[in-house]
Amino acid sequence: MSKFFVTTPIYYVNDAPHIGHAYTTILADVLSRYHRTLGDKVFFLTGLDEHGQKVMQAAQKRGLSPQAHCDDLSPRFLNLWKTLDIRYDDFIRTTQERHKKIVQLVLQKVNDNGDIYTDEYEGWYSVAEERFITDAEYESGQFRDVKKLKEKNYFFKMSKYQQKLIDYIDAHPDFIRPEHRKNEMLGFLRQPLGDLCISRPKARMDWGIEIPFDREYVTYVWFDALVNYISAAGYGSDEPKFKKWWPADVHLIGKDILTTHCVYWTTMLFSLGVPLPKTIFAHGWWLIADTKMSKSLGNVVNPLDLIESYGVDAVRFYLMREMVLGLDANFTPDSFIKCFNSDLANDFGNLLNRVSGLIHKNHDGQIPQPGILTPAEEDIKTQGNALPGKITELINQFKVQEAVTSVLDFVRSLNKYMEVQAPWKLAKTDMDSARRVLYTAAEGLRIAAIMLAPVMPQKTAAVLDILGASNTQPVWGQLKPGTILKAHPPLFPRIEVEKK
RNA sequence: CGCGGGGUGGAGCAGCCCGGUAGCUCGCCAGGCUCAUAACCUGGAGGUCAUAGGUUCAAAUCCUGUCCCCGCAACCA
Repeated sequence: MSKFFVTTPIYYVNDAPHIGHAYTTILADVLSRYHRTLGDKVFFLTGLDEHGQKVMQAAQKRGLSPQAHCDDLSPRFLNLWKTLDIRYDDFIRTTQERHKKIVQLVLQKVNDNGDIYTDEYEGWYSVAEERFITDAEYESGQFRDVKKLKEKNYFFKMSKYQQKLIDYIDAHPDFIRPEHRKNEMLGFLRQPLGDLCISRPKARMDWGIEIPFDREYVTYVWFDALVNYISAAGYGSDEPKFKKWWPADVHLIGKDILTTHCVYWTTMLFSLGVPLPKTIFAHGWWLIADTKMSKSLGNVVNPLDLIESYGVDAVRFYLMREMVLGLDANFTPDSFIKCFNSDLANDFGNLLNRVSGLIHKNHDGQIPQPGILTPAEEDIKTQGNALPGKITELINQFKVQEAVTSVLDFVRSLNKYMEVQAPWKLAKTDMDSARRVLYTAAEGLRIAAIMLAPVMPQKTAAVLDILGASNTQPVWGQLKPGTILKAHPPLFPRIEVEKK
């Protein structure tokens, strides 16, 4: 029994939540739930990034204060997480006092270490990107809204830690995963690393956290947002808590924010003298019908629409089942329906119907006695007992897709077992055998349901309730003969598509 | 020589790090079963694992070259 501290990025409050946000958060939730079932103490952190120019501008446009604007928008995420059954332990907002205090503490410490300096900088500034761009970038003509700007700013000596970071990555093979992302970062670090501009003069942008040693400035995104991972964990405010949880076991991120996490964040931690997270795991993107999801293309998939059509658990299942962690995956309604019908309706849901139907028909609706097992049952029992260990191992390797499919493989072998044993025939000739087979199938289904519970909390709870086996463990033999099976509608009614 | 990802039976994808019968889901064909959500089970057709070399007793898997596809303004997991 140990601890598991998992984080998602904090999402930008101005964004409309989309399938990508939902994916990362569900992934964190699924990992958390698996670890909880293992008896680990879990801390699952997510939250919102609420500062910055875009928030300020959007608020102005609406005639609201930035804070009121954030307060108005944050429920979009909170409600989505509620709908998606996300069981986070803490939800941090960067505008919270507890966070702002720590950001200032961190800035002060880093400054005390001599890692912050000021520089007068004149260059091309991209209003759209809220940052200075290099001459090369300017000449590329790929930036709009560019103007010449000269101003004093604060910089973080990131370059100082370049070699240390390279050495660290080399010495810790699991620090950046999957491996091709690690290689990407090492490639990036072959170039000289620049320093990081970390401030904005209030005159230009004042919706942020004030720099403690210069009240004319607020800090810019990195020291504001990334620090959430430790501010929420108690750094600088609750040492016992921080000791208990930090370092994080995994920062889950999308591949787009790899550099900010692997380079900016880790060098910040170096400066602070705080240990690095054990793993930064970058997953891929959901492509929509083979193209990148983007607002301008108008193909952004809203998770709420999916849930409305197919149900929360099916959406969670699909996302976990379909994406190989680390690679991109492709979303299409058609693949969703196929996955739903074959895995959930035909295999999992239908197995429940077969078992419960026969038990009601031939065994008074009571879980029958297993009697003495034959080799066929011993085989199923062995598979069932082996499943939890297998899943645990896969989850520890972040192979969520394989974990899910290996449960489905077990479900399929239960369907096969039913077919071979044919308890509907046995009921006419050999009632004891019929009982044994149905007990075995029901017990296998129970274990499969428990192993899928982190992915589909509601539907699996329903199955366990039907079996009268809520709060049982994934160990063979906990299903109680004599328990009355509850009546139930089909778990996952097939999605019928009119054939073309 | 910009960077990165990828090319595996009709479709979608694993496997590649740690070489050794090419696997899964869907679709198709045939059969079985008929408890079940026209679901389930069995068998089959279909792949020179982009391509050319190399290493090796042995390569989808390691090395090298070549071709092709995708992403790289912003939004953004």
